Amino acid sequence: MARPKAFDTSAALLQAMELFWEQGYAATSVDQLVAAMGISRQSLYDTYGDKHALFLAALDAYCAMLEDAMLAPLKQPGAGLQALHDTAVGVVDFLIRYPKRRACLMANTTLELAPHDAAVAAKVRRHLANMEAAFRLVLDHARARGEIAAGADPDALARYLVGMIHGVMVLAKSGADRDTLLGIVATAAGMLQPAIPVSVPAVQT
Amino acid sequence: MARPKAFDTSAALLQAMELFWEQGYAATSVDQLVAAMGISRQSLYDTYGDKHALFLAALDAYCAMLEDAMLAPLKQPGAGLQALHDTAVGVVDFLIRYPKRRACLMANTTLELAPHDAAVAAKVRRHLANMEAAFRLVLDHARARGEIAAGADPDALARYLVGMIHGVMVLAKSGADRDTLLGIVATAAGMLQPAIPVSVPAVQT
DNA sequence: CTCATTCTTGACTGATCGTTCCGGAATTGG
DNA sequence: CCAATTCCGGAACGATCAGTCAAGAATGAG
Repeated sequence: MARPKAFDTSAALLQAMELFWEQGYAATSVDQLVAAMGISRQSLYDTYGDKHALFLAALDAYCAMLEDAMLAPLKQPGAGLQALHDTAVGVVDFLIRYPKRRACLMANTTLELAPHDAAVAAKVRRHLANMEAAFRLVLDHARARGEIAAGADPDALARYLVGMIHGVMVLAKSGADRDTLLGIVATAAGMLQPAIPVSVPAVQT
Repeated sequence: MARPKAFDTSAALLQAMELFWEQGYAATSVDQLVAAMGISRQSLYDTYGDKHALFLAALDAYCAMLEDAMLAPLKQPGAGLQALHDTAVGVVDFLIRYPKRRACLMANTTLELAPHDAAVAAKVRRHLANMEAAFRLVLDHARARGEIAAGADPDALARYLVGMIHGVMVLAKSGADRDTLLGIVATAAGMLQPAIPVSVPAVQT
């Protein structure tokens, strides 16, 4: 054998992910990536291929992160409407964490590259299907438990929630504040509980 | 005086708008713009300034187009829930018209440039406020007419609809089909009429 | 006609882009 | 030690970018 890699390839990939997340694909140069990842230009090409392959790897890393932080709690057997609500509030807080709004790498990528890049589009569709499945699962639990109407359609509601969350992301990137985003989430959540007119937990000033 | 401009500056601007719409700002080169607008390189710089100024003008042209085609019907005195529904269906059909999904120029711009470009961000915010105001107006009418609950909050519902429509745009760009988008719209519309469980007009196959 | 203005074509600048190649230092297993 | 492999800095590639400049043809007002 010979000299092993001296840097953490997955840690460097996370740095690349952050940069793509903040700036987008086209606006991020290899020079910036090299600086942010803390490796040499040569190592980048040796390890990840080229810029496009690195971006695809960064997308995978991002999806894995979302899977653990956002979707996994929804897939637990005990998850119900409360877990869904916690996730929504968590997403809002996640979106407004940085003053320079980054929204979601997958959503950004959808608008920037999906129509022109088949490999990216495939990853985007897989991610959306995964998110929709997680929502459907928790909605099934909620319905079995009587938290939502027995006549509700988990398939339609899951797709509706996927749409809703992406709308919130766009508005977050436009600069909307936490109360505005939480208000939208609360209004959307009213869809799931037709009995209660509009449950607004944290919007009043 | 002397020789007047030989091309229609607003028609050429629309061609630039189409190109920015389809490709985004960074991915569109001045060479492509010159070819699509049918004018010379020199005329472009003489007439519009530079690429960034041309883009801002294209954004204005797009907002004006949306104002006429989408928001104006909502602002008419007779507009109510039916007008809102027609607008939503019109937006969906608008989004899926081209196989290469272009979504909405303002939404695309929000994700690509808003956090890094103050002039663009200002236009985006003004556009969002305008859209929200149009929704609020029609919701006021609908409430006065008894089409939605008297206890409903038009402010919150208007913001909710703005979020919803942007979510639909993102999903449209990811490749979602017409039935999926109409299903989301129908589910979201159910929020406005709590009496009717879920009104699905055109989703059945 | 005269002159000011706009038109088109084409070449050019300086910068940046992604990518490749080189040379030498460092670090591992055999 | 030796051979293999990875590291780094830096130079260089061809391509593309936004923007500028120059020169000649066209057009319209006075």
